[in-house]
Amino acid sequence: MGNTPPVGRKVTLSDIAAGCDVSRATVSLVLRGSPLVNKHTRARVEEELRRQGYVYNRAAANLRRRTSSSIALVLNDLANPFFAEFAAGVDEILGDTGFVTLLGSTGESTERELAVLGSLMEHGPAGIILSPAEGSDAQQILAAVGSLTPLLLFNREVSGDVASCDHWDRLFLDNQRGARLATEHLIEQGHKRIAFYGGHLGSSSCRQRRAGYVEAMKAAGLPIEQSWIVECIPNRLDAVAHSEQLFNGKTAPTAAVCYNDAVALGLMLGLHQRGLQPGSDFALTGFDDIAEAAVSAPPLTTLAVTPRDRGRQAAELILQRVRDPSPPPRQTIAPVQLLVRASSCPPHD
Amino acid sequence: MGNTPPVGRKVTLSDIAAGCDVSRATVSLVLRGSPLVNKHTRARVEEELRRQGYVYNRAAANLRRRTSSSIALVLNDLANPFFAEFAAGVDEILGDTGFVTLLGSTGESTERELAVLGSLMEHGPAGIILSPAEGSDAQQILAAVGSLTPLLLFNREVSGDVASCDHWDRLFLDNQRGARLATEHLIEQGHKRIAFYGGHLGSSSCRQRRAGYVEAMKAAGLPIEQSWIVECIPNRLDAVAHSEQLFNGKTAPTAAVCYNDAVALGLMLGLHQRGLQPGSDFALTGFDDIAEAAVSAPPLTTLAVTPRDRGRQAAELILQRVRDPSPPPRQTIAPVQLLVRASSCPPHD
DNA sequence: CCTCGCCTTTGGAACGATCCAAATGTACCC
DNA sequence: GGGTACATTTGGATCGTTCCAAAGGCGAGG
Repeated sequence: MGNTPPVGRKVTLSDIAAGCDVSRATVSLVLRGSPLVNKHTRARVEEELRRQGYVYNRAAANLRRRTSSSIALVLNDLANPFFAEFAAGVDEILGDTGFVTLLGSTGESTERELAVLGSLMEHGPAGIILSPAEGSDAQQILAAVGSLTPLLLFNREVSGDVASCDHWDRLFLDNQRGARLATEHLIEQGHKRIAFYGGHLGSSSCRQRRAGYVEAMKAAGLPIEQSWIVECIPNRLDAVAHSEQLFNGKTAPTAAVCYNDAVALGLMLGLHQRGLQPGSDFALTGFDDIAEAAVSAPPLTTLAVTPRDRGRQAAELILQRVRDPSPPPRQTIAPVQLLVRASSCPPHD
Repeated sequence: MGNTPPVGRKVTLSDIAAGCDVSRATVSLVLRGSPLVNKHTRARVEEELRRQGYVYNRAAANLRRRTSSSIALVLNDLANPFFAEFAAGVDEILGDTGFVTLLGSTGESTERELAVLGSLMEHGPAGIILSPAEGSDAQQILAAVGSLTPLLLFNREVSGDVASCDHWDRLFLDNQRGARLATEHLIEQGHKRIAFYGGHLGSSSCRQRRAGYVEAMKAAGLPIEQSWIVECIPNRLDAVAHSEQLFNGKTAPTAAVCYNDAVALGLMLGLHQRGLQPGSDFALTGFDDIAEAAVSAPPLTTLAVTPRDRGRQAAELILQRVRDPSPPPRQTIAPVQLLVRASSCPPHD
């Protein structure tokens, strides 16, 4: 009654074919649910599949069909909750669609980024979602991924963007509008001396957010002092370290629009060290709405970017592109939403 | 000079062979750096590889060699910073070793877990790192992954663990010792009425932490009231909702060992709502040392579990097993470290 | 000149699936 | 009985790589 499954080796379609006396082609048809096969035969084959514990070898199928069932997801900082949520969103949609996520995290290093992209390319992903490391170069990325695999650029622009990379899709946050909303909110609260704190020259999102801040200040006819624009690495530690720079100029600001939540939380600590109470002596806003923002002391006014939704959106965008490469490249700007909390108090004096 | 690369199709080893008049076998040898090939030939082939922009097709190679170059990473909650850090650690090591990470996140659903495992298995990973969803069943997981692919169980035990699953490796945190350390610390601070707050019956880590708490209380000769043991879903929201249960019994506790940081932060909010100041009216400890723990108000005493290191460790363990499946299965217990911060104050009255 | 060994290269059969054109069966009608 | 239409099944080539046994070239030694 039927031979036993092979030992120490994976069960293949040939084993099944041999096990129930049909050809490999027929088993293949059954596997793909073809209406061509007789239901009696189908039942026999399906029984045998169960009996031997067959698992489909998608790599072999993909080889023959010249298709791929994976999408590469390359992130500059997986450990950042923003990207973790994003990744969860991506994986959710890809999983539902039968794709598998090839993960690569670059730790914000451009060399590692190129290495990771090169390694992932060897697995022939159908598409790539890339949140580039700071300082990534378009030419090098193009050289690493080629022009046959669709790529979706998320969250950041890359430098040296040339005509040859214009076929990449893009998904960005509405950084400029977000920072403008935050700045306008502080202005409405009565602030006149507002700083822009944190972030890096190199990053396109920082430039965009700063532009939004400048836009709002200009629109309100408020001056910007040079000492109010402070750069730092966008993490808590460096934000603490640079916080005194805010007060080195002629006039001290009464509020700050921060590059992101991490920076804002760092600035809060720095303010404490100066004896200032954030949320009553000094107002500030963040960007991202990370989990901590709602529970910090005081809770942080910030811009919600719903990273999980962005992840889902990114997955859908790349899947559309994979299914039909013909339409012209698309740039998508995702909206952000201002969440007012206690940190953006009116001016103290 | 030489023919042009193919258009709209990937460059294959045959294209290279044709392009410089050698056999496919020779090109293959060059690709793998074999010492057999003449250095003159090698140079010619390498030039052609560059010229045509060849990318290695690892799937085809793996098919022929009956090997695999991927490891599946299946997590119950990627969005949780703990697992995000863990994933970053895993990917770091795997990337260095030439493996690629197949990501799957299950959102704490056992059905999705089985679906994800099934889908990943079709890509033939060399091994699997699994942090199971709550309520996962060993039998079902075994049925999904088979017994040929090594599996490393991380962080949680699975239910219905049977003899047939005893060949899985395991990597757990020292939950019991951690909770014991936290409890002992509160006892040293002078607390006598200490609660264990949050977590789920179903979860093995919760049982272990609770056991550590009970152990410390018993060792100190302190009684435990039934109302001091409160269950809730381990997130902030549910922790807020259940916080009044702590005070429904005959005697109110003065301190609580919380299942994890998220729960502790939720309890802080709940205490505020009752008019109690955490860190002066009531002491509490967390578990995990998530980023927020250091910046909450008050900063949270907790147990550092260094998830990124655990990720690296998990990757190394599964790689060892992949390289040599013969040694007996191993259970590894990773140490945790108590971080004392302001939340674990002495009793107020 | 033949043989031997050494270095290098090679054709063709795998790997596990899919595709395609062709074969088989079987029922029906003229 | 022969021809047609339809439903079902099948062998063999193929995807891009690796493996293997064997072949080719060449210089040295007999």
